[in-house]
Amino acid sequence: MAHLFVCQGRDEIPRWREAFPQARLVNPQQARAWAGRGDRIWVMSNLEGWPALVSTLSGRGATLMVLSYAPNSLEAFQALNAGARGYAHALSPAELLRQVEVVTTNQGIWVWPELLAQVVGGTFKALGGESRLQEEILAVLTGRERAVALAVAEGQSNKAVARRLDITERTVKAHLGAVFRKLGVRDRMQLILRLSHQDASVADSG
Amino acid sequence: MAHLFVCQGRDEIPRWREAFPQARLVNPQQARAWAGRGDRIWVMSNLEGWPALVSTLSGRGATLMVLSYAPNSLEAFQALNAGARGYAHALSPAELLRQVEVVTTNQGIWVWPELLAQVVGGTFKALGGESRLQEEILAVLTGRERAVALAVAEGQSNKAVARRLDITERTVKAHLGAVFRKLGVRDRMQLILRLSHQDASVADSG
DNA sequence: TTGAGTATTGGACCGATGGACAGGTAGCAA
DNA sequence: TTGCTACCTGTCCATCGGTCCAATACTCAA
Repeated sequence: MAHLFVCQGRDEIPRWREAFPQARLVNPQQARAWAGRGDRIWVMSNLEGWPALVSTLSGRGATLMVLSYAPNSLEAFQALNAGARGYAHALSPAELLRQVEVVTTNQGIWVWPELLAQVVGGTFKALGGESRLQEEILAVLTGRERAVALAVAEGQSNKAVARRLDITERTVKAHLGAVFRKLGVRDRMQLILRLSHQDASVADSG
Repeated sequence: MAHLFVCQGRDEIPRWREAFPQARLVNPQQARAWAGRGDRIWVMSNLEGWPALVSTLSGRGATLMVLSYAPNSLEAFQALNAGARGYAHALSPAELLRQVEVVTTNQGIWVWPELLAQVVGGTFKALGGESRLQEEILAVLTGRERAVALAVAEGQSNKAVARRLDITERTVKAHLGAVFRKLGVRDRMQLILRLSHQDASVADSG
């Protein structure tokens, strides 16, 4: 599991060297040649064509972190889009760099704090239309039916749903029956599959 | 530094209890009363008005993590927008929950992997984390148990699975019982919730 | 007022489900 | 051989889940 720092020429980053003394400095060509699955690779955003490099190496299964001398939200988004898991200031203290390391090795995302709000907000566009389908599905249901359907979709039993909505189990069954009829599903399992990911076909176990 | 788990009534999450035995279960009112700076708080997304709760507590300087039975991008956005640093499946293994903990304590963001792709456009898929997670889940199962689990995750009944695998319904129950025990779920509904987000394969008619 | 739709509950029925027993075979390793 | 595991099957039983029958009450519109 290599630990690489990709930069142009002899772009020394003392803080980085202090944080990871065992890692090695390489140029983009060497990175493309050596990097593979599980490697941890830091890329400077002042490199020519860094997004393509990040995209390539993350596609191989390496973990990518981008360092910038002038962090900004556009670049942060570029980095994340290319598959980077971390985006920080190039002159961050060693301790912070190690923190980024910890986060990304644990499947997390680390973004320069000042940009975090903007990056999260920027995802709004990408997310907006997603759950429209689910809302469309639930639109044909009455309020009570919807509440029951959502609870069941969480894996709750009829009894648990009854407790949550403060009604009898019998009433839950009544609403659920209406839900099944309106959504055209046989049972609660297919309801879960329908609401979990709407694009999945449902089994016919005739 | 309190470590709280906010839920309605006694919503048992054995995996969570296993991950953080020292933490305590509270209701939303208690959480609002006690939580403060530095606290680590897990919130179930099936709570009434959870976004407001997350927003309030994160505003006080606490670290918020949201757990959902049915992760989706809209909810993920709501969570992050409200100030949550983590968003994961409620039935995640204890190890994964601790991973979320590590990431968020280090100023990182941890988002349910399948949604990460939608958040940052294909990032996660490129990292290959999807298949790795499924392998982790299914690795503990024997070949036959895996076949039964995947069929059930498609919404098949025990009888249909028996026909497909050419075994008796009794044997299906035996394998399924082992699957439940190994994966720490109560019934087939929770199994569907665990696997439906990893495996979107389409069922064939039995 | 009448009727439609919604929300609620009850009883009864029966298949599906999951656990607790208690076995059987085959293969593989010590 | 013994022990272990995967795999397969059986019976019994309590519970859950889904559908049939029915009823009451409330709101809203025609």
